[in-house]
Amino acid sequence: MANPTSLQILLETSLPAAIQTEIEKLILVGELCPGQRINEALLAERFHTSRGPVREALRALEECGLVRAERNRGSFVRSVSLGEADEIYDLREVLDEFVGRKLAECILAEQLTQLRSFLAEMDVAVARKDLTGYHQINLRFHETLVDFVGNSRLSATYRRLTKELLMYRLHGLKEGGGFSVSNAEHKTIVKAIASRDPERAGRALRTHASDSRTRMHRAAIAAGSRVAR
Amino acid sequence: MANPTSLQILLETSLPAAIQTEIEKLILVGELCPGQRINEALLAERFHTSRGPVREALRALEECGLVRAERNRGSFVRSVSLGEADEIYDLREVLDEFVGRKLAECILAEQLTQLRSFLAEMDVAVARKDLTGYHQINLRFHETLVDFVGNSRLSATYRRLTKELLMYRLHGLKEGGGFSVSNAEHKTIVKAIASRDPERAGRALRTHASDSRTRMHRAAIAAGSRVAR
DNA sequence: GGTTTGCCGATTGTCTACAAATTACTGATT
DNA sequence: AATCAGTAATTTGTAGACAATCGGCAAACC
Repeated sequence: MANPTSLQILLETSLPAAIQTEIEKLILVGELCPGQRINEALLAERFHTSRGPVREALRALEECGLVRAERNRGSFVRSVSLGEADEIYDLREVLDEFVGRKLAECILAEQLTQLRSFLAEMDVAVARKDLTGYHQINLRFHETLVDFVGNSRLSATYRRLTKELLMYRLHGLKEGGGFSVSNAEHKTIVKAIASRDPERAGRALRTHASDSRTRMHRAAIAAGSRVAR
Repeated sequence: MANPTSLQILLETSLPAAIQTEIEKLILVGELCPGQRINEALLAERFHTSRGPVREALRALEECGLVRAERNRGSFVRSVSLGEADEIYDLREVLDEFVGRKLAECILAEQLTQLRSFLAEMDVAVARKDLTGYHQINLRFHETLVDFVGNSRLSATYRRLTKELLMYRLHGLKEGGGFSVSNAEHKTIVKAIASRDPERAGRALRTHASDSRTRMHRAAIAAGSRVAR
């Protein structure tokens, strides 16, 4: 707890909301590990606040699935198993196909150029072998795709699932390689959308999700042979 | 605020969670109307507790979309517009098709008999012209279908969307008739699943969702011609 | 007359305090 | 040495109190 942690958002939104996103960061960045117990007082101290707002943030995080609460025992960082990750991928395949179909029908020219700029950025990241940078853009790319559909519930659902999937990754694998492959798929996706063929675009996105799941499985197997559990 | 409201769940789960479901009921039953401001102190008094747990419950409800919060102004019951309901139906069509495909592959004999008992119950409700009873069973029927897939995230997502859809109904329409039609569709769905044909089952469920949306639209138009907005 | 300014009540947001429960620890006992 | 009971120390859950903010109303001003 060297630095008191940013929390600059404060003015924009409410304090509990700011704490919520901050705790979320701590989880997704791995400072709070899956299964670990969350100490309210410590977090309150860290954010220079009292336990009230922290508790509110934890309730919100519980509702969105990042945290699990046990009565009189406190909150724990949810640990997402491979099986659960698989469940999430089942959903993502379905949603992604829907995204592809919709986008083929309704995407605008300027949106396509924006997608292409993401592709270029990812190419750069690949060339530099900048894995973390690549993943950042990759996330933004997919979220942008979903947002372009213009369905707020879809976006919300997608983001929720994505976060849980990120949590699984934390469980103990370092991301099995082959991210240049992933970028080739991204280009296929954009081309398919640009072709305005719903069938093709839907298939492209679904395939990408499916391949992504396969990569996860490979990484899981690799990690499984390295570490005990 | 005649009766102090049940809240018996208390022992099973945490107090904030109990309050959350209780407020949820108040919303879905229409005692708290869409757009209405939620007074924390009043709710706390009603549940014989302090504002802390109530605030935690409201945070959770905000995260799951039933409530909207404005800084320094409090929480309001979310009002779901027709446009948003449409968004939700877009998603439900996709998810329901997925449910159909999956169930055609994996459903068990005993699960089928359970579904058929729902059909019978609904027939009874139709015969009695018991609208509210029918809707209760209808909800349970669809939730059961989704649960049979065995994907917890799917179930959670589906329930979330269903709740929001229920909120739209509250906005001012009394459910345009034709619920015997809906029940005929339910039978088609069960038959399609029992046939073990994923394509057919998927189509049946998707069609049902689509028709359900159409019914909503008709009801909305009817309500629109009755009331100002 | 219409707009602005300043107060007042009501409500939210946060903090501190305390009770209840759980966990960790100590020491005796088998 | 291991186990179990009993006690101390954390930690959670809730209550109550106080400051900050918002909305409305009336008086003052242009």
